[in-house]
Amino acid sequence: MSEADPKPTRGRPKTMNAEQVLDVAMTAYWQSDPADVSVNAICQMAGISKPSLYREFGSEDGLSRAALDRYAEQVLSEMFVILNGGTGLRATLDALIDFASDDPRMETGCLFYKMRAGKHRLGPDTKVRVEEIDAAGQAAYAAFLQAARDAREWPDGLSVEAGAKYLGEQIALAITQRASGEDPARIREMLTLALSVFTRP
Amino acid sequence: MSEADPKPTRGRPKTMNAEQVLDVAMTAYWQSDPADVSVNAICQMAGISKPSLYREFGSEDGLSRAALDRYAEQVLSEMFVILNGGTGLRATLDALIDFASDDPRMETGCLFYKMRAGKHRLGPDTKVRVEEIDAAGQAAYAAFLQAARDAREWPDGLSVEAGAKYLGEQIALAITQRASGEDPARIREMLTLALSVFTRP
DNA sequence: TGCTATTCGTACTGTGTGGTACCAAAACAA
DNA sequence: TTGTTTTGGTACCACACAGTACGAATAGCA
Repeated sequence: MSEADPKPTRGRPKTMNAEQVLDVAMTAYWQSDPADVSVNAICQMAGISKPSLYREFGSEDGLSRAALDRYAEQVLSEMFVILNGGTGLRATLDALIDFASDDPRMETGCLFYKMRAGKHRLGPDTKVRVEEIDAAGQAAYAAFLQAARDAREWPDGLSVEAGAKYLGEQIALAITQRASGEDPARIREMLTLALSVFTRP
Repeated sequence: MSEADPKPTRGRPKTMNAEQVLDVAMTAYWQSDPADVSVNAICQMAGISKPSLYREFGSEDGLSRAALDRYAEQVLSEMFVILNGGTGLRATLDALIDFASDDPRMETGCLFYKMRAGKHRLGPDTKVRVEEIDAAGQAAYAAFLQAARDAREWPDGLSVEAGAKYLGEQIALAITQRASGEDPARIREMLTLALSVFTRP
């Protein structure tokens, strides 16, 4: 939160609710695809004019970056909670599988993964934010696996970094398949198979 | 080849080489992304006018469909050859891992997977073709796994269909990661890990 | 020399995009 | 009342896109 609007004492009172606009944008980007949602469409959905949106967010890049920030706070944080739960290897993996395969919030996929998949189409600020979140995710997966290794729950033979990357990509794959309408039971079956490498000799 | 041009005996001789244009289009779609290559750009790269291209392919959909057909013949066929090699479970899986992780042709990814990932942006004909190829791939993976099961090389506990889907998605994931510049050694490591579920008790 | 058939490319259409110039509306301060 | 400040939205800009109308060019046939 670097933005601090001191609420000007003069001037025409603003009718636009930035939070609500951001919510509309985030939802639209999320439910369809960031590349398929235009600024015009968002203005129409939010019931505001284009100059109003540009006054608030500066550019399309600013808007999508703000939407991604909001998504990270509201949704992605849940995944970090699961990873930092400290409930042991098997329980945490199961929780991740549940989240990716059956959580209704992931029914139309994950905004972050959608943005990452179309990274080259993003504006510079949003792109940077995507890379930051990606790195944070990697680190969280790595910390989780390192803890499991420390607790002797996970055998050697694979580096923590490689395991973290593998785990992250399998989760991403599962959630991306949710977005394409795949049967959740099938997704769960495949993700369970993919992650079984962590819990077998 | 349903197109049979009887080579008209009259009229201005055509200077456009359809094969070469198709090659330019296929390469452009492949190296970058079908959604990021415009008809204008292809015309410029191929050194022809837009009406010439539309006379030959009818529409953007026709062009991308033709490019995908060409790609299936020239590149994708290689994967079917590997799958039908009949060299046993382990050897075939290793060949698939080699192809996905290190074959220079997959250095910028796979046109089919790129089209499949952005299916909703394709024209109807191209979309249908993508779905056909997807189904054919599924069937080939399934036949391969069924053969392995018949030869007692692969234990029960997972349906052939689920295994085929899993195998196909892991290959797709690996090749997609190639396109995003991931280290081939890392990709090989992860793909090997993912496919180890087929060769371990 | 026409006449017909086919391909050529210039120049256009209409639509959608991200982004903005500009002025009216609405508040407080003088 | 008269400025000043801020927000509002209409109407525009330039650009890129897919697709096309149309006349010039080039061939064989009469």
